[in-house]
Amino acid sequence: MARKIGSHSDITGPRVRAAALKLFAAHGFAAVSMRQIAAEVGVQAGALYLYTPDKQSLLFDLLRDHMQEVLDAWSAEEKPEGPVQHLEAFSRFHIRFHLERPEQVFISYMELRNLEPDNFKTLENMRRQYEDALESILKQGQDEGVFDVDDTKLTTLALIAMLNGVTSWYKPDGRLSLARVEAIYSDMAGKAVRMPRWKERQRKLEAEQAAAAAE
Amino acid sequence: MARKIGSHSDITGPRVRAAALKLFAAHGFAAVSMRQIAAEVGVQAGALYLYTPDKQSLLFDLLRDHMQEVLDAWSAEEKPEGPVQHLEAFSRFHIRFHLERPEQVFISYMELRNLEPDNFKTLENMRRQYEDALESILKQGQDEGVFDVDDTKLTTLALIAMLNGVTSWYKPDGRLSLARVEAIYSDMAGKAVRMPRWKERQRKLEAEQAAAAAE
DNA sequence: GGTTGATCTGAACACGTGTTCAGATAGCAT
DNA sequence: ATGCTATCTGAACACGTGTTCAGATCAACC
Repeated sequence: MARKIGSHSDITGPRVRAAALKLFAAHGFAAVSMRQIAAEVGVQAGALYLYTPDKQSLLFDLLRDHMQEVLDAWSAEEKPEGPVQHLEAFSRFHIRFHLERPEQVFISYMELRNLEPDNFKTLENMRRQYEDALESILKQGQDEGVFDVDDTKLTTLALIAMLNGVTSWYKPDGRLSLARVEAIYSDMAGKAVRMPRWKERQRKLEAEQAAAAAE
Repeated sequence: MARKIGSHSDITGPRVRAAALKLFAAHGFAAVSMRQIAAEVGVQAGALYLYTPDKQSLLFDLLRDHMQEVLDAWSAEEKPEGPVQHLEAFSRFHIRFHLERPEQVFISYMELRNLEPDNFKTLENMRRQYEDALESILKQGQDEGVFDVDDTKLTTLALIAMLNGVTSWYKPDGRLSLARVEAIYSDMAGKAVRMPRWKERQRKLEAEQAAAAAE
């Protein structure tokens, strides 16, 4: 026996990627063999090399495609006016997008170290792009005095870590709905960075006093 | 050649664990071979089996010992009165403790899936104990009306994810000191859950109105 | 309906895996 | 100095690894 009935690269190709994603997410890149992936597809190991030059590329393509999807999706998202609303939109987008792709998210920061140096750098740059999107929101809010952020870079990483955490416990049929989780997390993120009202009032008061003293 | 000069189990034993920790953290459990660990120690692979029954136990011992250390350390910590201060103490403890053991922390949630089912359950229970310590703080604050938390379990996980995130970028000789990071993170954690003052006032007002209506 | 090219098998390659063990040597007690 | 035991080597075992490739078979086009 050789070629299988109904075989077509348009079908097998995506199935190879899907099997790799599933198995990498479940057991880790290093722990999964090409023969396991092939078995998941229903094919012999040699056939995989029609769809990828090697195992490393299989991982890299998954990670790169995912990051590109994230960046594109956030670009396409509508951005409301004002840093507070902007941050909420980001948080909600992040939660929603990531919960819809739990496996991609998982391998995206679990398997980074299994990338060869060049591939790693590529991914690192894409990730920084995404972080910059959030940091620019924080910076704007800081400038406008509506956010009370000590260090925008650090806060960016802290918020993303918190939002990412959701993927490690969320179950679609669990106790909480996606909408509820979205609301809770975006609320927490907002509160973590928002300028407290008493600080805002104090800032205004000091500004008025300074103006009065200048007269 | 057989036994090496200066060889002693009190010396080699810890060196085996240290080498395993270092290599597992750097490349992942599945990607590290017993021969690599042996080479790091300066010994042949067979000698490792004087110090561990197998590779799996090497990983499990590292993870279990670390979790036990965390639990013991938090037990020994002084707990200030009041949920707000209690939460701050927890946040600061967590940051400090985890930044002092970056490799242990890393493998502790990177390599969990490489544990055999029984070992996994043991670790899961220890981890839940730690999460419960934080959740009980949140619950108390909720009862006293000083925290505005939608769901204590979910918030617990979100906070721990945020605090854990610090280990992925912190460098001891970096831009920010440990004390500063501790302060920023504990501040963020506090703000993320604290009851806003206007809400607190409104709650009081409503309580007074209800009391007045009852007369 | 025959031909061509895409698709897959099955075997092979060279090497790496965790683990075991007989034998060799060092440290230590007598 | 001798004997005992803790410690390590080096080779072996059975199997798994990523990858290659000649040959077989199917899908599709003329």
